[in-house]
Parts: sequence; C-alpha cells; structure tokens
Amino acid sequence: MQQDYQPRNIEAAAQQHWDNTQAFRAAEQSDKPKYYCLSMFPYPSGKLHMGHVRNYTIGDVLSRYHRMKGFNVMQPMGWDAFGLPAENAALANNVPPAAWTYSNIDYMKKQLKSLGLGVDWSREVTTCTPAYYRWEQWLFTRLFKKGIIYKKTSSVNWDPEDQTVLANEQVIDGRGWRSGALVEKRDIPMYFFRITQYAEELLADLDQLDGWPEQVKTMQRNWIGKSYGCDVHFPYDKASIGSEGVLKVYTTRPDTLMGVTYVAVAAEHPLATQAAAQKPELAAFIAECKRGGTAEADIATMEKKGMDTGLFVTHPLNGEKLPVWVANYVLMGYGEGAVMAVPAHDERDFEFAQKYELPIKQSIAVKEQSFSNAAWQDWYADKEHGICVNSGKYDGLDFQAAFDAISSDLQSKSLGQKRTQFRLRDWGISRQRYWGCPIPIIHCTQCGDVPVPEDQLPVVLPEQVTITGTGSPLAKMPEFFECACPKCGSKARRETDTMDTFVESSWYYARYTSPDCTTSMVDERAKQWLPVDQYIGGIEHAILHLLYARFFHKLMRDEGLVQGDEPFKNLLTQGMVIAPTFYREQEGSKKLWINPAEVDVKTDERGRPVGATLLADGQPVIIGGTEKMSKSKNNGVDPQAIIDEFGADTARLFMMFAAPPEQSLEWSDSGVEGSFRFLKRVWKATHDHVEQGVVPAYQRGELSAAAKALRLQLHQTIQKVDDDLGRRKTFNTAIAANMELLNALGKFDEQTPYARTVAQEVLEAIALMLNPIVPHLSHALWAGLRPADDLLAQPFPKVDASALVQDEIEIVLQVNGKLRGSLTVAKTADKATLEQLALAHEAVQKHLAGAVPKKIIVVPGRLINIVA
RNA sequence: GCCGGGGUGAUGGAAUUGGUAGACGUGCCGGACUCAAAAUCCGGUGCCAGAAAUGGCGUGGGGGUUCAAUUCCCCCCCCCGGCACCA
Repeated sequence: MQQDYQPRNIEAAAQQHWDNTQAFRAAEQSDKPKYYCLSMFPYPSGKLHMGHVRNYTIGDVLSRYHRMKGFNVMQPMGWDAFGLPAENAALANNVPPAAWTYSNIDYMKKQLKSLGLGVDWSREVTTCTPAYYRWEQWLFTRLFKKGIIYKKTSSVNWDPEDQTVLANEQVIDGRGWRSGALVEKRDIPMYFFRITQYAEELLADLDQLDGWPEQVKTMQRNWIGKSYGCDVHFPYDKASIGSEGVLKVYTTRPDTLMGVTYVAVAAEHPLATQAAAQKPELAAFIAECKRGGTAEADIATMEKKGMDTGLFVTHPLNGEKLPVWVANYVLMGYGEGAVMAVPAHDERDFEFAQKYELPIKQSIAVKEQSFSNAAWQDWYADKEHGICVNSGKYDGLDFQAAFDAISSDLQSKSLGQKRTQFRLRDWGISRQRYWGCPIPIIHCTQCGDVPVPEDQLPVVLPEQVTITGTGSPLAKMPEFFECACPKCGSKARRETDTMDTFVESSWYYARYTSPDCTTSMVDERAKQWLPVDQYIGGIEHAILHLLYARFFHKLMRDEGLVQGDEPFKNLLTQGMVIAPTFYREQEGSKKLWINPAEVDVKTDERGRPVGATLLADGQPVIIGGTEKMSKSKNNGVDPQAIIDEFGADTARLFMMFAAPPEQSLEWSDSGVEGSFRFLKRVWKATHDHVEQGVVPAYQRGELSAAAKALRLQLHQTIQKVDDDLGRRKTFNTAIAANMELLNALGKFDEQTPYARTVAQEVLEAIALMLNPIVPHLSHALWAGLRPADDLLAQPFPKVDASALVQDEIEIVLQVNGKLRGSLTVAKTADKATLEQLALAHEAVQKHLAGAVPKKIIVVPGRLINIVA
C-alpha cells in the first residue's frame, strides 16, 4: 500500500477495475433474488448539482449493500431529457434544444461516472430519442382508442404580448416573465388522461405500499380527496333568468342546505355570461376575473371578490329565492363551476357574506356555543357535534341523519342525490411547446381526430428549429404539420402540441428493464425486474410524479405489459441540500448574491459567526439565511470542485454523514474536510497494519480483556451498521459507528500475534462496512488486507454471536426520575437483588434522605427508578 | 389559503419500542511535535452557581398524561416542501 491516501489514483484504479470486469452489468439469469434499485433520473440541465450527488449516492449505497447481502442488483441510469429549460437555453444562447440537451448529457455522464456509481450503463435511456418516445406515442394511440384519453377545453396562462402559453413558473406577480405583460386565463382545447377513472384504485392501493413513507401516502390520499356529498340542483327563477333550468352544485355539507343564502358561479359560467350582457359593470368584473394566472395557490390567497348578477335561483327544498353571484374564487374547470354558499358554516362564505352584506343564517348549533354573525368561530364548521336548527323538519338531526334525510328528499324531488366525488382532476397533457414528445394525432375535417397508425410511428420531432419565444414553434412548420389523413387520405393537419414531460417520467422505470426492445414498449424482462424494489428521489415529487407513475403502471398493466398493481415497492424521499447565503444590498433594493466560496466568515471566541467579508475587497457582506442551493441565490457548491480536490469518496462520505437521507442537508466546507480526515485515518490505520504483515483474521482462542472488549464493540458495530444500512437507512449513524470503532482500534495497542488477528478482523470489517459508502477506498484497503481476493465478491460481514456475550451490564439508578448513579451487575441478577443493591447505593441513600420508597420500578437491563 | 413535514449545545446531527439528552463530526480552548507555521496526535468543551465535590436548569413557547416525555395528547409561534404548465 502507498503510505498516503491518494484518492485520485485509487479512484481511477477502482473504476478501471469495475469497467474491465463489467461488474455492474445486471443479468437476467441469476439464482439470486433480484433487487431493482432506482434513483430518479436527472434532467440534463448542464452539470451535476449536489442534489444529484446526494440522490445517486444513496441509491449506490443501497445497491452495493444489497449486492453484499446476496442480491442480483440492477441499478440503471438515464435522462429526463425533454423540458422547458432547453427552450429557455435556446432563447438565451441561440443553441437548438436538441444539441444543448445532448451535450449536457455527455458532460453529466462523465461526472456521474467519476462518482463511482455501480450503474449498469448498458440500460441507459434518453427520453428525447425517438426510440424511447415512439412507445409513449404508441401507448397514447391505444389509450385514445380506449377512451382513456379525451379532449376538452381548459384554462392556461396566456401572455397576450408574446402570444404564447406560459408555465406557472413563468408568471411572476401576474405578468409574463419576458414580456412583462399582464397574464390572462385563456381556454384552449387539450387532451386529457382520464386519471379520475382510476381514482378509487389509486387511493385503495396506497394501503399496499408498506414501504412508502406515511407522509407521502397521506399527501396522495388528500390529493385524490375522496369526499362523500350530494349533488344539489337549484331550479332557475324564471322571472329573472327567463328560461327553465337548474343550477347544479356539489356539496359535502348537505346538512347545511337550509342555511344557504346565495349561490356563487365562476366568471365563465353561462349564467354569468347571460347576466353580463345586460350589465356592463358585471362584464367588466368578469374580465377582471380572467386576469391573472391559473395557479391554485394564487387563487386561494387572492382577495375574494364578487358581484351580484341580479339573477335568482330557487332553493330546492323551501323554494326561497336565492341571489346568484359571480365570485373570483369559483373556477369553471372544477366541478360544475358553481357552489352553494352557507356563510354561517363555511369560513370563506362567511367572509364573503360579511364583505358584501349578504344574509348569514345559522342552521347548525353546537351545545353550549352561541352563534354570532359578528365573528367567525371554528365550531361553526363542526360536523361532529352539530345538530340542525332553523331547518324546519330537519331540526334536531345530527350530521349523518340530516345528510341522509336531505339527500333523500332531494332525490324524491329529482333535485339531487348522494354522490362520492374526488378532488383529483383529469390530467391535461397538451403543451403548446416544442421540446417534448409530439402528440400522435392527425386532425381531419372529415374524420375528426385520428390517431397516427402504428406503422407510421414514431412521429419524429424535428431537431432543427428556431425558438423565438412567441407562439408554438411546431405550429409554424408546415413540413411538420402538413399531412394526409390516415383514414380517408385527404389533406389533414398534424397535432402540433407536445406532451407534458411528466408522461416520459411516468414509465421510464419500466423501460429500463427492456431498454433495447424494438418490438414493444417493454418485453417479458419487465415481469422479471418489476416492481422497483427501492425508489429514491426528492420529496418535492411526493404527489405529481409519483401519482402519475402509479397511474401509468396501472394503464400498462391493463394493456398486459406489466404485472402487479404498483411500480415502486419501497420509497425513500431525500431532503434538499442547503447552504448559507451572503449578499449585498444594491440600488433599488436589489440584492447581489455572493457565493459562499468568496466570503470569509468571522467568528467570536466561541465560534459564533459575528460578520462576514468579501475576500476580494475585505468589505462586509450581509449574512442571509441557509437555503436550498440554487442559481438564484448563488449559494451552490460545484460537486466537481469537491471531487477534484478530495475525491469522490469524500464527497460521498460527507453527503451520507452530514444528515439522515430524509432530512435537509447543510453544506459545510469544514465538514467535508472532516470526512476527508476520517478517510485518511482509515487509510493510515490499515497501511500501518499491513506494513507489519497481513495475518489471518481472528477465528478463535484466548484473548485479553481489552481484545475481548474490542471484539464486543466490533460485532455490536456490525450488527448496528447492518441494521442502519438495511432496515433504517440511516447512513449517518452507520458511519458514526465505524468512526467509533476506528477510535477504539486506535486505543488498542497490544502487539501479540493474537491481538494482530483481532486488528485484522476489525480492519477487514471496516473496509467491508464502509464499502457501500466509499467503494474506491474499500477496494484499495481490501487489496492491501486480502491481496488475493476481489472485494466485489465479498459478502457483508457477519455477526459472531459469541463475541456479543456479556457477563456484566450497567444499570442506571434514578430517584424520583432523576439520575443519581449507576451499578455494574451480573447480567443474571434478579429483580430482588437489583432493588436491594439499588437501595444500598450511596447516592441513592443520600437522595432518599431516610424517606421510605413508595414504589420501585425496575426496567430489566436498563434502569431502576425509586419513587419516594 | 389548503395539504404534508420540521424546530435538540457555538454548529451538522445522535438518542431505533416512553427509560442515562447531546453519540459521531465540525468549531472553539489547552497541550505535544516544530526555529515557526501548516499538517498530525492527545485532552477539554450544554447552560448557570461553585475552588471542588456537587447542585439546579435544559430538546421552539405554553399546558397535560406518566414513576419516567426530545418521544404521547391539546393550544400557540417560526421555518421548509407541494398546490395540477419547473423538474
């Protein structure tokens, strides 16, 4: 072994060895159980960021650990290559999105390889290639014929100046990001996946997912949002509306129906349109409602506004006339575009009624609570304890009884019925963008929307285009959209919208099993590898991506392509990588963000930061918060710089040590140096041992007390690390346990032949236990400790139960719950002996001060608490 | 606004099933080595009082359950993720 730890050499050598032996090629033929380990594939944005390093290191640790535990591991990698940033880059730098994307992939692939991931690169998948997306188009045409995909109109953010649709993130304070024009909502035709048809199953199957975090399942349940409620029809008041008809609403609180004092409709609702024709001020208000974006967060937080239409509907049960209002918080796209308002028992309606002086009518009472129109109280919305009041024949009924009575009365009048509903909406996938998968539809004036026949797939996205930022690029390319109708042969127009990029990422996990299949979306190998045993990715994907992928799995299952109901058996959601921010105030209250690498932080005598200066000019900078690494806050640390300076193993070790995977991870330069120091110490300890000659690892024989204690700690550590890597997935504590073990070895200085076999045993175990985390280092350590063996063939170390046997244990003594001392006792000591010893203990006597113990609690093997 | 998560020394975090709060790392203080510095190694380090022994306090704030609460329950404050066209 080299005397010094030289990561550059050993990492290159280890990677070369893995390449030469095709070590991570996943084979279908194997007598071992399979383990499919998948990290969310990256968007090729340019270069690797710390979030990627964290994600892929976690995946690699689990992959290598499972390999050592005897699994046939498959860990693939690919590229989520379609998306908006490529078009933005094209606008900024005048490079075609395809060229930009492919060159980013080249660079990032080199970076990923330098991390030493045990990836089977032969399975690489790139979503922007026709080889990949043709199968997405193929599935689309199948689903279209089945009716799972349909067309309807939907609202988008419209930039009237650039004449283009904007993504939510491109709308900043209600204006287009490039033009600065006020954004408005516009209804356009789009294709939808009928995900609501699978809502019930998507909800129910969450119960199968024992390996998913409870929080993610809860978020998905709430997102799907199954509710039990009632359709209610309010007959039109013929005098004001002038025609027959009903206004339909859905409510989860039919028990409050007798408290309805008005109804509210969306700006686009037919009744609103009708009323606006007579009332210019209403028309103006409707126009105002159409301003602004479509994001739900904006709609939910904006000021609630409304206007009376002057129209009326009648209450379905008591025939009362109720005014129809237009309100900006009611959206046409959701449900019927109308809601019934019960100001007394809904907080939003309450505010609205107060603002516009609409009547508030109590219809629910809770015992010992008194109702007042003046201020909202939380009990007004209480379903559990309320009973009906001011509700005629329903007075005195509780929630469920009123629900049943009112809905059955509505049904007998044909003015409504019970219905369960989902909050989940169908998935609109049309995008008026260039860099995405073309939607395989041809529009024919005779035949309508015709799916592209299988033998004409794929519809290839042209790669030579000019992106202008206005309009849709494909819609300006006749060579793309001019075509013949596959049915009647007459001149037709190809669809120029592309698909939501969430579609590609909804099935890539399946494609990895059969990446080279040219005859189908996936082949029989999918049945062998799926489901994914471990999926790893950011918590920000908890709802959309994971729900869409689950949905796609069911769609593919129903097409006979895959088996099983769920794609991902176990899920690990990793936290963000965060770093301190620094800035200077500039004119116009703009902040100039300064990279942490360019800043010197001053601390007081206890290490607390007291100020910071810019290295370049020595002048102060302001210390900001610790936030997610991002370009906008300029607080990113380039992983490449860390790999170049310390090596990939240090980067990997720090990432795994600084926090458990699910928490956010704070970047720390000195923490990185600490990780590097630890690797140097492991290297030195192994080197110094090997220099004196390698020996066989300890097997059996008499040992000194110190050697016995070291072996006890060793095997306790193996037990803990095995559990930490396997069950708990807390890599930070696994590393800490190895650090403690190395510290203990450092204090063990016996040089007898037997002692050296114990040292060999410890060093071999450390090399193996650290292997999943710092595989290059372990590869080199192993070459020194066991020159004849390849580390890749080694199993995870096994616990020697005989080393764990302890004769004496420590018991903690408490008096009234406070720690007062401890006892070392024989492990076999019984309860009576323990109580006796505890009462006799000096510190216990002192704190009892003669008082008679009322109770003695003995927790075997842990503590004794004497209550006086 | 709605849904989900989090808050522990100077600092990142540990405490796995209600049972010794602060493992391990960083920083800081002291020492060894050195002409000196860096690197390395050794020791100390929750806060308050005390020379010490020791005692009290302490897991965002307030209350509760329990022999015992970072852990369970209720209320409040702050921070973060998602909200359907960022990925």
